[in-house]
Amino acid sequence: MFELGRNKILRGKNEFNKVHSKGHSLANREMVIYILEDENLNGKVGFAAGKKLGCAVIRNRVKRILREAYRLNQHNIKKNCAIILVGRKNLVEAKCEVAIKSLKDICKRAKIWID
RNA sequence: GCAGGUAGCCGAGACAAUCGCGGCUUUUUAAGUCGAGGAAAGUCCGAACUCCACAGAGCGGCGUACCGGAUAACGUCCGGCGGAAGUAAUUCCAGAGAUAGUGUCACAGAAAAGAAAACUACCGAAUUUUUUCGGAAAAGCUGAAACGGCAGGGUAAGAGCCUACCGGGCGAGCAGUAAUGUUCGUGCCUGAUAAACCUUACGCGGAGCAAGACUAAAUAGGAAAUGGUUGAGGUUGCUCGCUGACAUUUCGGGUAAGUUGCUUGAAUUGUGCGGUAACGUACAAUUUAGAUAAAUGAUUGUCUGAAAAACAAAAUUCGGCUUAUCGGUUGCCUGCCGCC
RNA sequence: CGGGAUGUAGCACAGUUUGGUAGCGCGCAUCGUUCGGGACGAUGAGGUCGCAGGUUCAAGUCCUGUCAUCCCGA
Repeated sequence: MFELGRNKILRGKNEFNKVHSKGHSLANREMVIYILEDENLNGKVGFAAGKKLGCAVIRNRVKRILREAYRLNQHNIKKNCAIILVGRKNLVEAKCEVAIKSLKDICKRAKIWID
């Protein structure tokens, strides 16, 4: 249903750097998204939070909120590409609803959203 | 009751539902069970462990520094001594050596460590408008600091020159394991700075889990040049000693994955005994996260509350230190006030 | 896990070695010059020397702790 196992998450420096450097990016107030269409990495996700957001507790919280937002909406997102979600400052004190709304918005702009 | 000191304790606030994550077990795709901290932080010390000669010599370098003890070890802890703050409980202190030597002490001041005390003032003698020689270190603006302080005697004027008291040094006795305290004697001995160099005593080999071990894959244990058993490279900065065949650069590429190390440990809790205490010891019980883009979250409801709200996330493991920090709470102690 | 550096006026930097006066440039303010502005000249303001404690007669400088920022190696 809404499971998000380990095999769906980007693993290793290689995969991560590939998406980060070769993919194209979009951003709004809450997050940045990197998208790359690659046969080997289809449907995989990564979550990140920059050092500027704060200490480890805050960064972990941002990543968890991103993860939760993606988990609940994973069936509405196209599976032919790899994604990295990076949290921004507005997400530090936000609730989950805000993250979900933001994710929906940014995916529609990237044209990977399925209704 | 108020004010203060000190030693601790507890908490992703609790419960429930739905969706979801990491490990382990059983079974096969579900179920059960466990799943962050007092600082997990900073990386400031000390160890374990691993590799380099299970680790050596000398110089250099670094660290520690009242005394005694605890400990695997420590720069930590406990007790004592000395000093400082406070009415007190109590707290704080790099707290060895300035008589081994070298350096520094701005400005001001006669003089800043050399006693030559050059200057003013003082005393004596000679010469007499004044100057010279000698004595003495008591007075002198200054300065952070002025060559023991202060009083009396003494003297031409003065001086530990002599005496009493205070201060300091040295020696002896007594108390104490010791630091130290105290009494007596001697007698004035010559600032400050070792968080300046330094001296003395003691300690320290280097690198770190990305240490290290194993498996597999890669056209590929590739090519060229230089150095090399007359010793490359490694071993700490250097010299020795040890080891003993590759090292460096360039060109053109590839891999960068998995397993292990990885959690049973100087472990935690309780009770008894020894010790002023740190701590030690005996017995019993308990196994308490092991991830690798990195697991604890989201939503809803109920309750406590003024408000779910502080600092904050394990990464090889322990013992400390330091720093951040909200709310609640307990024991003991001190001072003041009131009542019995 | 290990190593190194920086913090001084609004900005960019000296001064720290060897302790006694905190300074240069740009910028700012006032005045002069010009019909006016710029440039130029003169004068002036502006500093808890990242923070806390200690040593010293005296600390930007020496020592200890701490905070922040940046860099490097495996």
